Amino acid sequence: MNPTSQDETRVDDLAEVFRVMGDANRLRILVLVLDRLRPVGEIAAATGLSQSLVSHNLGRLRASRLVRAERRGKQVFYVAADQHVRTVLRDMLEHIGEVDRPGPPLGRA
Amino acid sequence: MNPTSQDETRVDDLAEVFRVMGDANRLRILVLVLDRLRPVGEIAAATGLSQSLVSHNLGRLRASRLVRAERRGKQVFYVAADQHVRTVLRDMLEHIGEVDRPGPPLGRA
DNA sequence: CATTCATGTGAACAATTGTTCATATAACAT
DNA sequence: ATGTTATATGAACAATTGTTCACATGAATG
Repeated sequence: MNPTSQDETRVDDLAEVFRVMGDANRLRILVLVLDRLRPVGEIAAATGLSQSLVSHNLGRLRASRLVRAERRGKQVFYVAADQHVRTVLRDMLEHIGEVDRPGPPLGRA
Repeated sequence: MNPTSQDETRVDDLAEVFRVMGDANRLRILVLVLDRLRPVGEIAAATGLSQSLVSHNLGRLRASRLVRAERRGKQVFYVAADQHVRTVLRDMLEHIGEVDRPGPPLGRA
């Protein structure tokens, strides 16, 4: 039960996933494909980022399995990989939304 | 409803939180204080990191409100700030654990 | 096949970030 | 007040990372 074998690897992998999410551009991209399948070009247009940068970032997101790709003809569509991704984003938004005092906005987020 | 005012700020803040979690050392620290109040010295000992580095990292974690501090005499104890933090870690571990094949646990998500 | 459209990728550079070292602050004890 | 223990912080440097540019790949169409 040496703590420096499997758990450590897990922590490293986990850190890697968060690191990928820890960039505003990638996060915007992730939000765009959160519940909708979108082609790369549309993502580039919607974010105002260069096609190259979007592609690089999608590559990172895909490498961490945060999104998955699906080719249809010339275009490649991306979408959030699973429910966990959506849940995590929702949870973190709630986390951020919390102030020290009670009394959150009361309307839906 | 201009998308470049409040939502963008939110995304930036969100990215910041993930960026803080996107470092293996900070993540280890976060796990250590996940459900237990621990003094800085103990965290340094448990992780093998220098006191200074632990302190810097706890500062970042605290700045993102991922942990909160509580002083007791000379020592300062840290603990995960709220339930969202625990939930997010759990969700992401599940995310990582997933293989490409289908066949999820079949219980409710 | 050559061309066009959509996306991917390597290399280089700029910018950000982690880590250390030295020192500061804070609480307690003598 | 001085000393000791515990934690925090600023500055400097090393390492990592984001972004661009030029070009490669892949799929459709004439």
